[in-house]
Amino acid sequence: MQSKTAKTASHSDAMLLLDNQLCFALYSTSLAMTRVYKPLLDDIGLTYPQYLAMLVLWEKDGLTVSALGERLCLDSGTLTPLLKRLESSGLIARVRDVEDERRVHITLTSAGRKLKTKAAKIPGCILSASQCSIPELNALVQQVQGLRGRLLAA
Amino acid sequence: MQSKTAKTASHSDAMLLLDNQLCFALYSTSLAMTRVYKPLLDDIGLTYPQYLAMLVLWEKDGLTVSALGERLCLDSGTLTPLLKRLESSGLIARVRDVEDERRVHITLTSAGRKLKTKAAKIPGCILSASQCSIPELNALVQQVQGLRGRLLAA
DNA sequence: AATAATTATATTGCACACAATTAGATTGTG
DNA sequence: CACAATCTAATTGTGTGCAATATAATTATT
Repeated sequence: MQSKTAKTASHSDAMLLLDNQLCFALYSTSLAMTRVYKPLLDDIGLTYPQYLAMLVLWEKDGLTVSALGERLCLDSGTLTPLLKRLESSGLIARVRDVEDERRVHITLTSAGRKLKTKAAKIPGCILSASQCSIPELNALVQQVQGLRGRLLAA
Repeated sequence: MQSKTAKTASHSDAMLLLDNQLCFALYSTSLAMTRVYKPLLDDIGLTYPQYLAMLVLWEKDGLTVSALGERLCLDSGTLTPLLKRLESSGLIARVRDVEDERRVHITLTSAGRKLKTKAAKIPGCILSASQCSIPELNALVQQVQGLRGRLLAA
């Protein structure tokens, strides 16, 4: 029979087991997801975070860097070099706001808009790799987004 | 009424919406999680991936770099510099296998073992930040781990 | 209008991730 | 025993993340 302190210790041990960690489940699954995307994105010349930025721009063009950052939960230190690479790839243009010269608007070039067509097949590939039903997938997205909201509030 | 092609296009559009993407839910939530860990880990002098490596070593000491990498789903290009930093922090030692000199075993120093006590309070802080019940959390871990398994198989 | 405070982006430095390559060690085969 | 194939880490180079700082522009205050 365990003592009270031994029980406490083993409880604490269980909390520290890697495979009990939600953080690691999310972290390793996100990395695994990126690896599945890699060959698909190589085909259209994007990295995974660049793809996310393009998703946002395909929804709404002309956003400022900070608006894009808010959408992606990323700051300018991450976005500025990423956007410069997208610019030198010819997919976007970075234009200063004439009203407020501190702002930089990101606009798609025609090549950037065209890329959406090529990207359209990607979600289907990912869905098939994930072996999830659509309802399962939607439920999981909801749960994970809910968690994200609570973590951002904390 | 929409034409068939318009229907197809809007379906494809929906698939490309950022907030419908499981990948982005995982990605942004994992980053949000890391941000919650940051102040807690700063207190004990670890980065988040270093913490994950320590979790593994607290479970089983003396693993090789490749065994650690398999556990964490990370390769030597990531782990070698990370482990060198843990070594210079005095938490681990890197020792060549005498049987097979290609292998490097990672062993905890006494400072590394002691750190587990300090780390023991972290999971509780994360749990409270995530505002999840234990059963909810376990269910989510299971689902995300299941997804990871299917993605790694793909 | 001059100055202070605020805001938006850029820059710098550090620490991952990961592909590709290299180097050294071991194993398998003839 | 030779020697190719394999295995294990380390190295190198590119691209994020993110904190801290810098720079420049706008707004608020006097």
